[in-house]
Amino acid sequence: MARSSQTELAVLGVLSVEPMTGYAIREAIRDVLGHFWSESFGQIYPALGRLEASGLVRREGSSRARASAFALTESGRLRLGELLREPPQQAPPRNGLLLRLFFGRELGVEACRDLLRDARDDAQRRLEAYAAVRAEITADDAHADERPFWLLTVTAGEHTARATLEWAEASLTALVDPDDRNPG
Amino acid sequence: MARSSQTELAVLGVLSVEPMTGYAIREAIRDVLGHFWSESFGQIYPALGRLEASGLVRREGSSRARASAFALTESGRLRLGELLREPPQQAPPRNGLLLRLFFGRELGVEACRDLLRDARDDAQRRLEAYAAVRAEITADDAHADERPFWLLTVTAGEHTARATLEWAEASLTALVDPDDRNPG
DNA sequence: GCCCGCATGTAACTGGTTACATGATTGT
DNA sequence: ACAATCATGTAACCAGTTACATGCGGGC
Repeated sequence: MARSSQTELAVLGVLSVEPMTGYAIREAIRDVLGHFWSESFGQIYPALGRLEASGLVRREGSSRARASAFALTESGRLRLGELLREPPQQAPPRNGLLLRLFFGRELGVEACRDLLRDARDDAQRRLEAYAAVRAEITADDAHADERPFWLLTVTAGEHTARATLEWAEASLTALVDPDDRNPG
Repeated sequence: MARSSQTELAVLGVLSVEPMTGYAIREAIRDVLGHFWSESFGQIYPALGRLEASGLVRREGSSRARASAFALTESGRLRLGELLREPPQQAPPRNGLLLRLFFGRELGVEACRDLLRDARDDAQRRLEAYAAVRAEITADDAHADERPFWLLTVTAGEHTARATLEWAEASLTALVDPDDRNPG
């Protein structure tokens, strides 16, 4: 019972919104939680199997739909509460961009500026994506009571994207190559 | 030759600053790159073995020192340049905090506010840590030519920490519980 | 009749952490 | 002498991705 899996938390979580198939779970995670979470099929199906075996979810043989959706049981909802209350464990940081910039002397100033430009454009694109997601959530009346929480995560993304954008722009201004005598 | 390992990039990188033992490499990664990178012994030593076998680093039997330091060879420096030029692959996002907040309806408003307070305090502490690192780098005259790149990574950390801080504070103001009738 | 998208699953592999085992050096 | 720290490594395990295998249902 004690084995706390992040994947099971995510799966139980999306099923708490509404019952769906494993395939739909993966789509929901990709499209809705995609800014801060990811799961692959190879994780989801075994997780669903374990959850069903321990009675936390059950199959609903829906009559008209092609396949059977999974639904949260009562004990599943309790278990979800338990998992949500566990302190969020953050993965050890691994930022490939900063790693490369840190060794910028070896990489050369121009290549660093390329990396910064990519990061800037990426942050810009992310900001636009967040605006779209925000509009979608605001328009979705079916989940009005979940809206403030969903928007919380979008706002978080916007803040960090904007921070990255500003950092990249400031760094592009600061990091000028006086005279390219670096290797490469 | 093609197997591109992030660990080998990190190891070659720190050895490009100065030769050191495997133990010191781990300390350098923890203390200096800690804000954006991490490696464990279980990765570092095998990586050093592979790097030595392929002639990218060599042992320097230093006379007075207790143990032999590893130093970058010429081909090692070339390989480092190659790896640095590979596009930084970012790991799929997995933010346990946002995952929990997203399911905030199940978790309850008060628990969400606790999470936000923790995030705020954490960001605050990180900002203070960055200030210390910044001072240390600025004072370190031995690596003056690497300073602008190292500061770049510190500035990145400061920007995101400040963004998180502001997001958490704004969210604490926005997310008020009108009347706690949520489960838990 | 055929292809595409839905749907479920498994097997192999990779990258990484943790814990353990061991010993040398140094300071007290 | 003894403890703490430096130093090197290995074995077991875990989480997660990728690629593969399979089949059903609907639209063209």
